[in-house]
Amino acid sequence: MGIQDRKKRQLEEREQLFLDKAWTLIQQEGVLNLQMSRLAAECEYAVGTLYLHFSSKEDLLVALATRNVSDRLELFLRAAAWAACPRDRMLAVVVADVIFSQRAPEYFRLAQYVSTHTIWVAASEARREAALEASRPVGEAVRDIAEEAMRSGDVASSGLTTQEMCSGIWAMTEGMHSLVSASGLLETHSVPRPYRLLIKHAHALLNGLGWQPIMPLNDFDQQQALLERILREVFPEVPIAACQATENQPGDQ
Amino acid sequence: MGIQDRKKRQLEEREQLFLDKAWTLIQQEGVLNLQMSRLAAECEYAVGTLYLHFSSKEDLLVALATRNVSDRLELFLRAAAWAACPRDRMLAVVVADVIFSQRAPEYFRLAQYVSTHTIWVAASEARREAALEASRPVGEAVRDIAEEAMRSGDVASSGLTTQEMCSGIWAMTEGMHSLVSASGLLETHSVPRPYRLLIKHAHALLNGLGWQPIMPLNDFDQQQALLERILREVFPEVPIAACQATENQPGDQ
DNA sequence: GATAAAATTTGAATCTCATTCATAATCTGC
DNA sequence: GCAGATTATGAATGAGATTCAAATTTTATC
Repeated sequence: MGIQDRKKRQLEEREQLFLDKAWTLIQQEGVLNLQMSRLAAECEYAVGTLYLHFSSKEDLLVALATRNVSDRLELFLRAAAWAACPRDRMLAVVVADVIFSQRAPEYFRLAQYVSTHTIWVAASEARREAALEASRPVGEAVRDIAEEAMRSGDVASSGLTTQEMCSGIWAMTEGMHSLVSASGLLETHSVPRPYRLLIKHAHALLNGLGWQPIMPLNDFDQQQALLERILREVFPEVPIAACQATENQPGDQ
Repeated sequence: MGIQDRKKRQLEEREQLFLDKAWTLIQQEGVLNLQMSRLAAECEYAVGTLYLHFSSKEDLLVALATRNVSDRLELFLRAAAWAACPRDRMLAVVVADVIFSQRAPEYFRLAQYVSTHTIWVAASEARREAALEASRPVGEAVRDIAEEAMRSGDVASSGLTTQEMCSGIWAMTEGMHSLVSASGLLETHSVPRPYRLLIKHAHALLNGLGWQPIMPLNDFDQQQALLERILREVFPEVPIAACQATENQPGDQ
């Protein structure tokens, strides 16, 4: 039925409008200051209409975070599809995440806020499932890399599934984002340039898993060369000068 | 001046009373349901008095999270003071963190919620600094382990400071907590028993840093033996049967 | 121990929003 | 063109954080 289709499409369009505008408002004034009534007004709809789409404010935030995953996915897929050995691609994934965190810091705050138990459980079941579903292709892209590495003998399973193999580096990346966003924390503990460190520890972890080819941990030049190669070949839009900047926290000496 | 001292002491006592009660309420009904007016009433003080201590609700939450750090520190110090080689102690620290997360899950939620940018910036400057200051001894306990390991030649610096050496494992632990608390996420990505995995990846990372003695990654029995030794010698209050349970997520098959 | 100034405490009143729902507007099938 | 169904509306409600003028208590001085 064409009419039903159109209606569904229009509903979807309106939802996107709400999300677009919500994102704009959040970028302008932060998550804390997003007001449902204000958002509705900016979109020229009644508050009630907004609530036809989202069961609560938290529900809307989860929807927003979910939608933004696709931008992140785009970077991940480029890293995963890169014509290089699995290990280098795995590192490219970490670099992709760092680049994304620099490019859209507000997204990271949102994602962190939303994955808080407090907010998470306040969203609707359906919304939560959609969010988890959206994260699936990201995980799969990474797992494919591990799978190829295992098949080609670059890394032994050590009793781990491919997913489990990836989970360590995933946790480490995620954790570093958390530490970075708790402003002042890393400074307090004398840990400057967290993202440069993350990459180094990623090398250490991959080495520890026996993932070939091993990167000599104290060979700074080789690590730097790989990093620059990744930026040049996978993320050419990132200015070459940003190679340093990417690794620096704003405010570092 | 004795009178001033007494006044200061009483003020401090009242603050502790507020925090004690807040913690009780949060454990009963969750962070989301903590009400300032209710808290004041339970303590038999006026709301205004509560606000003489805490500039906002967020401020109170940060204070609460800060205070709870000391319980965590106690476990960390036991791990750090254990009579074992630095590497085993480092692992004991990870185990301490896992035990603590199981023992006081609500604390973890609070800590996670509070370190969110949104909440963090809503607390007073002084409160934030106190929180960072409280985390310092935890960091130092861990750093001391790395320092001893470097001094004794168990691990080479690879161009890292002792703090930087610890930051990878810190990020990984922190990240795994985040992933665990985003309920459904790890299940979606087929990663059961996250804390068992964390320990395995911790071994991998330490191996990758060249930290002696190397733990063979595929020797499950040796890893299990070390884990049990840590539980027996450092955390004897954790029932031996919990050795498995500790590693399991509730709801795992 | 009386008095006034200073410091502390109080809680009703205010204010900000998220959320609801009775009503109005619009659409659909006949 | 009309009854019934579907959508949209936004004023009203409710929950709860925060404030601040007034009340109370403490301190200092004689």
